[in-house]
Amino acid sequence: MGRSPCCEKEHTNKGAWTKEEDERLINYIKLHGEGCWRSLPKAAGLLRCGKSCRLRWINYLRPDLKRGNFTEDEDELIINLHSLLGNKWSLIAARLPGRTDNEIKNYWNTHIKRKLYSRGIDPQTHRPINAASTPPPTAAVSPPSTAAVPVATSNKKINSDSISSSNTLAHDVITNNNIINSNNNSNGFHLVTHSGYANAITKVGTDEDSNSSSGVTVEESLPPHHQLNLDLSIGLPSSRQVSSSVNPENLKAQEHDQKPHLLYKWYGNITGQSVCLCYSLGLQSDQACYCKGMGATATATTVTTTATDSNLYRFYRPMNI
DNA sequence: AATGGCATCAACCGCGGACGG
DNA sequence: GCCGTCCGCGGTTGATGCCAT
Repeated sequence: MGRSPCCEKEHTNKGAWTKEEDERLINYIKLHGEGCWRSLPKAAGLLRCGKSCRLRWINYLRPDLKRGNFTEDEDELIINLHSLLGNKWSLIAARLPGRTDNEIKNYWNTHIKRKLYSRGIDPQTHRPINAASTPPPTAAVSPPSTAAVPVATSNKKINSDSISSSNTLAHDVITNNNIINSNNNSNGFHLVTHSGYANAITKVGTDEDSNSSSGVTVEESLPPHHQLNLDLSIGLPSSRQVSSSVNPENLKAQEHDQKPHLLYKWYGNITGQSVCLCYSLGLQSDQACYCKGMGATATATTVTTTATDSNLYRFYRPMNI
């Protein structure tokens, strides 16, 4: 591609980091903060390329990292998020405080894939493995390589353009999961999926709720744990911009507000642009999206905008993590 | 105890998007 | 609009540890 290398490879260390290198990096970032990765190694006296430093910091040295095993809740959350976002590890990691994209990616490939196969679920499509077309691996410990399992979703960033495309991840999620029109019974949000791991995001609706979902029979043949309702709807973003002011009073008020934008506060970043992905329950499709109503609310609450994708979840109901 | 196979995870690589000039 | 640079992401690799034989 003719692209210049990110660093002079002849004069940089590679491979495992030494304790001394770690200390140098930590000390430098403590003093100067993150950023400017290209110049950081030289400034910090490290014979590493900037990317390597960044990776080391983000994946290993950051003080807010949560070490240790993933909990069952985290497992289910990852599965849920993956079913919605695909291999967007950074987005998934953004919803798991203290976890890194690399860590989650590794964990997915080594543990969760296996777990899903054992449940009879295709980890890429999040649909039950059809024995006729996609036979499960002979041994649960050796799931097929990613190359062998076509990724059901594209790697394009999820933005309003991609959402509107018929080939997007979100679209796939919806179509693959046979989203139904939500009924009018409610107080929450739900998304009907085949996979049944919706409960990790938010368990909404009772058995009666799901049973009362009219006209859809996909889940009827599934075991009980596959019948959770999670109705996912997509709305175009509101044209309103989000203010940069923060009003603590309103933030506080939202804590008692059961509307889904509560979660946005939990997850922090929000933008006034791009796509909103709304769980809705008891709303018609054109009502399901809280975007329309969010403008006014957001004006009073919003914060700096960073990741354009982070508002994918801003209207989700709170979940127990 | 030695060895081979497998699992895990830190680190690397290449690419694409964002951004500024 | 074009180009160069930087940053971040996702896929892949390689080192290491564990376990069965």
